[in-house]
Amino acid sequence: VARAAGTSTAVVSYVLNDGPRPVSSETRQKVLDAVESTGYRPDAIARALASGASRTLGMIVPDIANAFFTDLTDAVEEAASDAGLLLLLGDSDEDPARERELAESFVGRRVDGLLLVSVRPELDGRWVSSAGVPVVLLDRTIHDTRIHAITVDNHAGARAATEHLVEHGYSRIGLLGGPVDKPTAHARLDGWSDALRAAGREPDPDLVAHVPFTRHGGYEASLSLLDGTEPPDALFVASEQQAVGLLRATAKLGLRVPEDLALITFDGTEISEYCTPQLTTVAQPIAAIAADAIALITHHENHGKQITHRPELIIRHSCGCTPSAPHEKG
Amino acid sequence: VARAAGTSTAVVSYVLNDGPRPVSSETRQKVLDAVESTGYRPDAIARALASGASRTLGMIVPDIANAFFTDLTDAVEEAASDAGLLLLLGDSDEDPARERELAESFVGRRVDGLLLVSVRPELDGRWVSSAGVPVVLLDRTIHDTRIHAITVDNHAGARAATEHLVEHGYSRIGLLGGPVDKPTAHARLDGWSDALRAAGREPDPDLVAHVPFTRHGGYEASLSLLDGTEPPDALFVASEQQAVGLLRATAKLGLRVPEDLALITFDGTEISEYCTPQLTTVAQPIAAIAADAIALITHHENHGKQITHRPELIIRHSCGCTPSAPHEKG
DNA sequence: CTGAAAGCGCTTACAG
DNA sequence: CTGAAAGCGCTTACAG
Repeated sequence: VARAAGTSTAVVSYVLNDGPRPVSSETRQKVLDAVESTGYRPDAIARALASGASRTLGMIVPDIANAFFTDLTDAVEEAASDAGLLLLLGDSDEDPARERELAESFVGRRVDGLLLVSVRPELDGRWVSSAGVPVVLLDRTIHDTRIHAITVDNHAGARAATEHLVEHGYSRIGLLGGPVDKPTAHARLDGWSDALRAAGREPDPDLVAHVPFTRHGGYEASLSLLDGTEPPDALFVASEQQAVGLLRATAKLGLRVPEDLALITFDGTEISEYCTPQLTTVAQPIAAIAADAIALITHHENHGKQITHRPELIIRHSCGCTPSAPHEKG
Repeated sequence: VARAAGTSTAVVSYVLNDGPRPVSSETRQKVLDAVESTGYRPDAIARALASGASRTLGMIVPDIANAFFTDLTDAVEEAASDAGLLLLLGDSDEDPARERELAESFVGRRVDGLLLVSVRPELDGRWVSSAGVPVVLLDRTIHDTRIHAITVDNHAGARAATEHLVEHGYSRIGLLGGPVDKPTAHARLDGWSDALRAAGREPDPDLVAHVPFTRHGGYEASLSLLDGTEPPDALFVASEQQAVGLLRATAKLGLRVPEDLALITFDGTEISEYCTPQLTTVAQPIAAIAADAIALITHHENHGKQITHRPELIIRHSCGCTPSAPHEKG
């Protein structure tokens, strides 16, 4: 390659990488010129094989079409790119077997790190350690000292949302929740019920539904939740995907939000700002999560770190607040 | 590695790849057992270096947060995965320089193909041919026999949408368009104006806006479009991102859709079904586009192929149709 | 049908 | 500061 243009291959490597050894500025210039004139493009594959680092990360999400994961992927891609890393993306489609398959492929491709929004109830620790790459769990926690985990305090977020609904004075505050086997869904359920109990009320099982984190899930759940004789007058909705489905259902049923049904949702993606009414939501600090993930991998800490971010309640109108008179019902 | 467990490295390679040479079933079994017991994981990097094929594709989109590109990425990832290929994802963020940078990185990583939703006005043919990988342009056309291009007939789609609005009897049919320097935006603009002219009307420049394909863009454009003394009574909206922004604007202005303002949009992503009212839209055949892209790459045609898909007008309510009485205004 | 060996294009100790 | 050489873990002609 560019070797024909001056010196040894080692020197070329040194200047291209600001290598482990110094190079005289004269030789360096000769090499640079040669690189320029030959149109040399380093082969990242060969470099990865020789150096052991592929400068590539693998990320696996359960559903890239879910706006929260889209935004998270976007943020991770950007943070990775700032660190000079490329992103291999996989969608497990909520399937643990597919997730494992993707993870194996990524490890086989010698990724420098694995970012996992896992759909497994628990990760196989043996697998992880044998993988030999740093893995950071996103949106999940884990009890394993070799694995990093970054989460948001789902319980606190759900609780804050529900408390806000309580302050508004709604009497029948329901939950449109996610699949209970998902840790995030479970924590949000607990946050909802704890807020209710703290207010001296007993959570009403007739007012809760557990459905997938999809628009369709939210739509179906809303139809059944709102069809009863004693429907909720407020709902904590565990994700924005579901909230969009809920809005479709209320429109179909001719219910007004927030007058007939108030709601607060979770995630803080852009759609919450564009819905009508604009959604009060518990926003996740997506950029911070992505930045932490990349930092954990590039600084390769030995011990698994647990990072928990605090979500932020963003007040808009779906809860019953108005711009002029926050906290007033209707 | 697994070589310590029986025979030569060549044979191992042959059985793992159903290699170029046959292996006796006895030896094959021995190898398989050894692989099993040693927990051997093939190194895809070394394989890529030796074989010249990385089994990886690179995809670059201008904005992964745009639902159309999210869905396209999702579909491509799935099709790639079915073909045993992994996907490297990059977001150019509408920046040509960034796009080039990503493309260089991907080529350096020896991808087996490059899927490009390019933001460059025209691709540098010299670069493409020197890249030495098949590239398929998505959502763009090009006059270059070495490059594949898959598009949708944007002109026909826009025209069909506008004609439908004409049939409804709207008198002031405007356009909420995309950036005119984008080929897709331009074709949709032409489709809109051609439909109008075919109906014997002159497109009214006061009724058109050109803004980015974002929710915010749609929102801002709507505010100015609808604020005049003679606002449009119908709008062809060039993307669903913009349509979502428009809906926010009409809600803010107290306008009813479709009674005060009818609309038809473009893309056919899920959100169009969940908006209120449900959006009549020109749907792009995303799965077919993705399948074609992967097929073009895996079958490595020598000559650049141009594939144009026909979009489909999906009638819902935002145009003024009702389930019971299609084509009736209001 | 199988083994021994060269080679993919880099990086990195090892000598000088 | 620089060169010659080994090695990363595979695949693939080349002999047998």
